[in-house]
Amino acid sequence: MPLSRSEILKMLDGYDLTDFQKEVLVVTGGIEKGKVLTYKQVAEKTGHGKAYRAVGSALKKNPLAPTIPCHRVIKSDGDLGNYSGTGGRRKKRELLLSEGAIPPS
DNA sequence: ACCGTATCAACTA
DNA sequence: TAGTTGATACGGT
Repeated sequence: MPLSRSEILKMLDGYDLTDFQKEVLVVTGGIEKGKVLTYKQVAEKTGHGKAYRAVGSALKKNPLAPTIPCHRVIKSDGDLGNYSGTGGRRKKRELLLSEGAIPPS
């Protein structure tokens, strides 16, 4: 079990984030190890469904980069999308490969 | 493969 | 309040 909703909210507490942002971060933090969700899937989980764009913006604003596994969120096409964390896309791919979330090319 | 449109939330003026 | 942008998605050409 990755991170509970209350834990995420607790960490987000103190930052200037909107409800939507919190929702996205909570869902992202709830992704189990070795799993990957698409931006659309996350949007669906937040309840907005079609806000896949806003989901990306929320993850970018994520102040808890290493704490929240934002690297487990990829595009629907199977591409990695982008990553604001350290190392950028390269690091993201490395992490996903390490977890076996994505098959090696 | 490339381009345009759809859709939603946040940001800035 | 209106216009622009962004870690996308989907369909048409």
